[in-house]
Amino acid sequence: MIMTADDIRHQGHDHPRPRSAAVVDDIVAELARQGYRATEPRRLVISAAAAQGRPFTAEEVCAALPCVGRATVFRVLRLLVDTNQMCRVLREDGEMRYRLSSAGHHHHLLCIACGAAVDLSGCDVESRLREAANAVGFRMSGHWLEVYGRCGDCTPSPDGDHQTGDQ
Amino acid sequence: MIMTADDIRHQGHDHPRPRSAAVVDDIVAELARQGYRATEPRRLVISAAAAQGRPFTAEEVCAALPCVGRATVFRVLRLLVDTNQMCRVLREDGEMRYRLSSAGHHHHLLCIACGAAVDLSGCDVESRLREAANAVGFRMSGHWLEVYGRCGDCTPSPDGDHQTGDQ
DNA sequence: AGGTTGTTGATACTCCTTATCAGCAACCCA
DNA sequence: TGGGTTGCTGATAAGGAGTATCAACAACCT
Repeated sequence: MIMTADDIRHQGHDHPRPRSAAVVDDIVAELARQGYRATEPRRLVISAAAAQGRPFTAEEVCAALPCVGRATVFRVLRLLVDTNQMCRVLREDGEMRYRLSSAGHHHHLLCIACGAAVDLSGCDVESRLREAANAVGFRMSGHWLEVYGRCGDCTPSPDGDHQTGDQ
Repeated sequence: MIMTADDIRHQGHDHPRPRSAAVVDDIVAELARQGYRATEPRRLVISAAAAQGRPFTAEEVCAALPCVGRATVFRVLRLLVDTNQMCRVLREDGEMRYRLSSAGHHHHLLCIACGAAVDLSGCDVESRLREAANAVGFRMSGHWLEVYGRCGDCTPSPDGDHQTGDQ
């Protein structure tokens, strides 16, 4: 599922620079701006992440990049999370995955069938939560939200009735 | 923080049955109704959980109940989660904790200072999330939400201004 | 080009949770 | 109320995920 570094490099045959290369460069540039060196292992991990269409585990990156040390994979992933260029995604079964996304505050819609993810940013649950928190004497400072469901491709029938709200 | 089994037993001096005993019995009865035996280790773990005012870790239960095997503590906690008599709580730092609560669907308000938790059930973010999901072709089936903040006791000044949104 | 120093990789390690399995005890039934 | 069946327990080992260590390396500045 995850492409190897070579796959990623070679997929740019017809274009001088594959789409993901620009993403990788942007992220590397941002890291450089923050004082972090642009090393090959970092490029590789970021490339692997950018090639992913859905949230992935550190283990998958390790498997896809045998040339990169295990510890380094974890280090790079954490670095990206810490610099707000990647976010962690909690699957319904409790497994933690990663996803590249430099956008500001947002949430994720996760397909429980195929694992696809979609960013959900135009959702103002925040103010509502803040009110509810105030009502019980809390001063809200943050929240964690994941939404689970089935994406269009994984919904049995477009307008049938046997896929209505299970759970 | 967690009381030992003996503490729990002895706190009922003035009352024939301490408050938590009823809770324990209710849970044990529900387990029995579902075909699970009412064993002593289970009672002990449930008692320890009921004595907790805030979400706790499996480790804390293990420490409080040295007479109960480690594996059994995890087994009972998982059993209670599976039978919907306890829920898992995700702290902001990623640590997973447990909390007794047989209520239906609800969320948690967690104090980032003292760790206290409050159930948040009168909050209709659900319909809003469902709409947002539909907008991108998703059919929502569930969600995970934790709200973080400071409880009344941990808010520096009631209406001052140096406790505003840190984070 | 060359030195400084942030990074890497292999390994061992920690932490949390689960699998194993013989022995025990809760429950059912007579 | 005793006795058998079988679910449950506890000690231990094993598993998976992530981190600490540290010598060698290489990215960057000058």
